[in-house]
Amino acid sequence: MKTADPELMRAINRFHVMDAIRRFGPVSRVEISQLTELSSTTVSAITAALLDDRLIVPLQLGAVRDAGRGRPRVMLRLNPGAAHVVGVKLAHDQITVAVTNFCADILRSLALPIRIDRQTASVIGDLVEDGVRRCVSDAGLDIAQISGVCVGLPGVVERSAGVCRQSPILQERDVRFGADLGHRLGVPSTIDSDVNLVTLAEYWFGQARGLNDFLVVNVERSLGLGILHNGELFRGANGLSPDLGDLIVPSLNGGGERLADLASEASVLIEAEALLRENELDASLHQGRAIALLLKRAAGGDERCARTLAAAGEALGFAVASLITLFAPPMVIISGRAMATSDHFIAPLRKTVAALLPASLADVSDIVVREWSDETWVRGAAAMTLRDLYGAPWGTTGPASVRDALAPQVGEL
Amino acid sequence: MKTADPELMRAINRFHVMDAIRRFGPVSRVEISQLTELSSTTVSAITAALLDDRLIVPLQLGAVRDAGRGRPRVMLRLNPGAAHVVGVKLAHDQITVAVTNFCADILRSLALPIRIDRQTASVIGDLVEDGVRRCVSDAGLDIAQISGVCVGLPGVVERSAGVCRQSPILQERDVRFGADLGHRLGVPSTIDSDVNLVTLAEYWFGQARGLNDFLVVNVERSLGLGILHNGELFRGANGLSPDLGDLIVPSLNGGGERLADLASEASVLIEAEALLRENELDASLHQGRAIALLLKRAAGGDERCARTLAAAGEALGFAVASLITLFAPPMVIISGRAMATSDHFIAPLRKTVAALLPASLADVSDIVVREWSDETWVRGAAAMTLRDLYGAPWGTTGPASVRDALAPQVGEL
DNA sequence: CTCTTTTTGTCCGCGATGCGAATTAAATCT
DNA sequence: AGATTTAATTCGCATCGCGGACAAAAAGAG
Repeated sequence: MKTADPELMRAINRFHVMDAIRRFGPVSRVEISQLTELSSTTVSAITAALLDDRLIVPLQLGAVRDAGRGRPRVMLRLNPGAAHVVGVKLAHDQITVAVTNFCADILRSLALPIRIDRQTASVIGDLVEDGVRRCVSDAGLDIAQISGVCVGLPGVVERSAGVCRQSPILQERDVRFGADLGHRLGVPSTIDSDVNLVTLAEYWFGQARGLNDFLVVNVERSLGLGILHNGELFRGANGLSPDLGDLIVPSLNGGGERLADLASEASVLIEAEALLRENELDASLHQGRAIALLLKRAAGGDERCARTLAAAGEALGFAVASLITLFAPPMVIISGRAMATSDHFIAPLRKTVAALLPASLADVSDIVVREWSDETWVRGAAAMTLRDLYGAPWGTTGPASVRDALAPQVGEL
Repeated sequence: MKTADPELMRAINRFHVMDAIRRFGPVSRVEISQLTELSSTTVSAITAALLDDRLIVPLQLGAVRDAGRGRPRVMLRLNPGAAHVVGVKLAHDQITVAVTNFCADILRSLALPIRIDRQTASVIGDLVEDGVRRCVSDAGLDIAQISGVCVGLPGVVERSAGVCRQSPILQERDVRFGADLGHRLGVPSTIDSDVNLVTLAEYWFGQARGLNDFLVVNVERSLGLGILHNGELFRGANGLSPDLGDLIVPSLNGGGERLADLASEASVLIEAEALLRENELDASLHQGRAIALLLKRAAGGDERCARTLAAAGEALGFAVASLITLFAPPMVIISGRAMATSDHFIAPLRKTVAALLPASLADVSDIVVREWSDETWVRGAAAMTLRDLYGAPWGTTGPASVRDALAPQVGEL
């Protein structure tokens, strides 16, 4: 088990300082001292070390003149050039790659609209490797300048082991994608559930900033769940990220069904296909079009289309109610593409949640809807890697099994 | 936010040493050094302080002669008399009180078979106060010698605030039971979900000892859920303990229902009443008898009774499958009185879980059945208080909100 | 019985850390 | 130009964990 020594002490405090600088933009040492409750002496020492390592830089511009009298504060901020990382998002029909700097600003991104559905891991590995190399090169960087890569993909992912246990976009099970990509690129590479990435992005940059407990439910072709609990991404035992689609919820025909078969785009599409085929050309059924058409119909007053969406919303409402019961988060973020933002989907969801929650939890959770760009996702992937670079020493003081579960095990090179 | 200073360092290491001594019985300094990975110097210093504080004592008896040659090891163990704490368990038909020493050995226990169902909090407070005073006195102790009291009760409990949000045995909502009892007794008092207590007891003394992730599902009159995650009791945001009965699971008539209405003893009793009333005297329906009769009938081949139990088992199976999906624990402990251990209840539960789990999680969880005595419960309550006395400094290094959520806020006196 | 060997536990000095008080630095106000 | 105010650094101190030297306490060898 990791022992608590002065080194750990410093690591913890250094992380707090870094975190304060990252979160509160250009910030002076006094402010850091207040935010972290560290003495100004300690903050000075730590920032000096960080400046020495070029992880942070002083904001030269005296532009920020505060009305005060005394010696002006020296504002500090992350050094954008301190490191570069790559984020990758794998979706069934697209690979998105982005190169970011140390501030998680996207320098260059690349979208490969390729159906990788049910491809072999090795084929996908080829595509990702090429995409990363290309994107890094386009950003004017050399692959050797990249400090880390993080890949997000749907399914059950065991980040600590770098293994994707099962994913809708992979044929194989238990794919060691992290180490594989690490070998290919010669850069430490990790994988994580795609929703975890966007959850972290939401925590770092989004509207849940500073909110230490919230849930993210992502509705796309498959269903994802991200949990931020006590300011940390929640993972099951062994660092397993849960898959929301595997939850069992009541279905109309009695009994239960996998949520993925009731409330994902994929499941709605099957419903929709039957409904729409009666009147429309098959061409319109191609991919996302069908959802768009379904939404249009529902908006136009088509009862059956509205019912289809409502059923999906209600099914997800069951799951969200259960999750609120377990985690009592002040905020639940529902996200996805067109469907998730449709009121025909969200209104039944809200209604179901309200009906099912016990009185004691009735008002604890705000349910908000939000749509993300592809950039949000890859920015989350970058943030995940940066979080490692910052050196968050969490969980290192617990029993050995705890540490092993939390230690990010990057792909060796 | 709590800052990482030498004091915290020491607190962490002291906790590890205490934990090692508690877990591995009489143990020598060298062994502690190996277990904690602290240097022998540090272990010596810490144990010296602990000895000085009389929290631990050397095992005088040279009885334990190890075959080795050199200087014999001095075995250290917790000092049973270092402190005394009281555990209380509130159930709908009984109040159980126990006084334990610093090793969580029960010195004296007291069972008050009183129906406190739907009593006011103040009446229950009276009963608990009297019970605690009586039990402490019976143990030959003065109330001033008690270092802490922990009360376990079913329902939604916010331990950090000492508030019981809602409980089947309380009329009122948001009862500040912890502070109230603290005032009454003049002893720091906390409350927690009853299942959390038994979960901790299972972790400290039971068959899940050393298992850092497991679930406890308790089936009695109401349903409870305890989650041990990464070696710590899991609580929702704000330290809220979830209530399993509030989960929504599919019901036979389509749609969902609260699990408490499907799989608790209370719900089964309602079913059972209808079935049994046809043939039996009302007298036999009194309380737990009905369950016993139901089980006997089912064992005797009564199809309808067996169905009733199976339906309850299946409903709980749905919930357990969802929980395994979320937490992926290596072990799930099902417990309760007669019903929970009946194969007519457990077999359908297992079957349902097996049918619902995705392939990737099929074999991660052992489902075991276990029955606890009342002593197990109150021992857990004692352990919860002792854990505070040991001074586990967890979560004190996170952002302020984290610390506030985790800091056990004892009832002031 | 004495001396050696072996293992355990303690003492001393080192380096790292955080912190409080004093000090220096850099601006504005008078 | 000097006083005032605020920011940041420097210095001295206490605590901590650790490695190495040292003392303690037993068994085995002679």
